Amino acid sequence: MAYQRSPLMQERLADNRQRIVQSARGLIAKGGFREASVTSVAQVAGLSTGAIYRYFPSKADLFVEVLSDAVRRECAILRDIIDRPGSADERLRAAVESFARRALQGPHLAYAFIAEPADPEVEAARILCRQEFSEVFKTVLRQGIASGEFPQQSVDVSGACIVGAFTEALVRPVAPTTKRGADEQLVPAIVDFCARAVAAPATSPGTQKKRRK
Amino acid sequence: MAYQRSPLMQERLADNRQRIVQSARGLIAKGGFREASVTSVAQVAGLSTGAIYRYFPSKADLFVEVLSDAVRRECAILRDIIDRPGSADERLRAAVESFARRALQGPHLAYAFIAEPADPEVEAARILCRQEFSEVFKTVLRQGIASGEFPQQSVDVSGACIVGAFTEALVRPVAPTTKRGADEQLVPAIVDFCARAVAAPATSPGTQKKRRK
DNA sequence: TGAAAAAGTGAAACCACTTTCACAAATGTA
DNA sequence: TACATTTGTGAAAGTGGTTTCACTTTTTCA
Repeated sequence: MAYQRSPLMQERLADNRQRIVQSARGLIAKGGFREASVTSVAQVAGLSTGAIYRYFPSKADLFVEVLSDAVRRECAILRDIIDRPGSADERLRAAVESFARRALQGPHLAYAFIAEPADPEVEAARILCRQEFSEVFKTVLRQGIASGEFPQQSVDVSGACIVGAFTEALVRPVAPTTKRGADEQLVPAIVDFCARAVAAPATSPGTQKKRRK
Repeated sequence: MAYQRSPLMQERLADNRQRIVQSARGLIAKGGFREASVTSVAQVAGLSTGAIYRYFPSKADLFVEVLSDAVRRECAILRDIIDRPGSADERLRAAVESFARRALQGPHLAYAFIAEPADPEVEAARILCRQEFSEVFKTVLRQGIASGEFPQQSVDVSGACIVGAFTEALVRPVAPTTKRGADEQLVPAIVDFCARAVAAPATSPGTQKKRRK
């Protein structure tokens, strides 16, 4: 009697599941978690509300999957950039730029994934994602510091600051009318900011007391 | 017949209003907007739920007031620091440090005010607050650039990045167990990061192509 | 003091959503 | 085809909050 799903059926189910995740991601990208009600997700995915609960035990679980799915992909891209040859500075710049450019295409999405608060359950997942995420940046930082290219600094803080810096710089323009042209200078400006922040030889030139390590 | 409120009554009403705002702020500080339901606010303020609606037409309006109230105060402090004599670097550092220290005492509050999304109405108010806010940082940046102390850069982007950088660096430790000791190094590390980011003489020393303005 | 107005109350209406469930449709086995 | 089992449906129940409102209490003013 053992019930056996035909390969076709299996595929269709997997397809539905994926379409649900995609729909959720799309809606989040459009208007944050607020926009992504279960009903809307179902509608976009072409299923009934109830069907969602055959694939995910709860809305939170769905969101967690959407989140970790996106982060996994993003991390892979970044890790790839980081692992290429070149100076730490170059690689950091490339990573920041790549991240920023993609975030700029879906600022709501980036915001939701990085900053927008949600159920404790989702929040917990995000903490893990962030760690995984900032770890990538910390890797270059460590390498740069080890090679003497970057000055001594807290990689934890710098990693967080980098993420924060471009999140803020990218996400804020969402609210007012995002001017097309502005983007052109925006990304390089952010990249420069981050590069200076981690790579500057010491603190300020003039009045500041010198730091030593 | 014109009804006239006695001074005593007037004072009591003003007092209630203020207590409502305070209660809301306190609850937000404790657990973000999530925690600050109208019922809770009323309870903490020692009033009935309905009474709140005599002082504020809606929850959103209350939040807007809480927000702008806090930002006004914070901006005043920062503007004060910025206006003191000294190098741009020194003043920027002082401002960032001051902000960071206060934010660290109520990270949830800082987070809610800077990042946590809310009703469109509140969100709109936040945009105004942010502008007012980043304006302060931009002032020092402009001064520093004018005097040649800082390199040429987009003050808009740098301003946003500074706010973002320390928001992220400060807010993230909220979720995991915030270690007491960590704070000691945290603030200087953030200050250094920001100072390097805006004050570094140019981009990186080695491999990077030179920028010209 | 008494009448009119305002302030305060809290239970209930309301709202926007998530989640469930009795049922219908489709799929697999014989 | 008949029957078990799984998948899909959407109306309805449940949830957690905001907002309203008939009412009580307090304040103002004659």
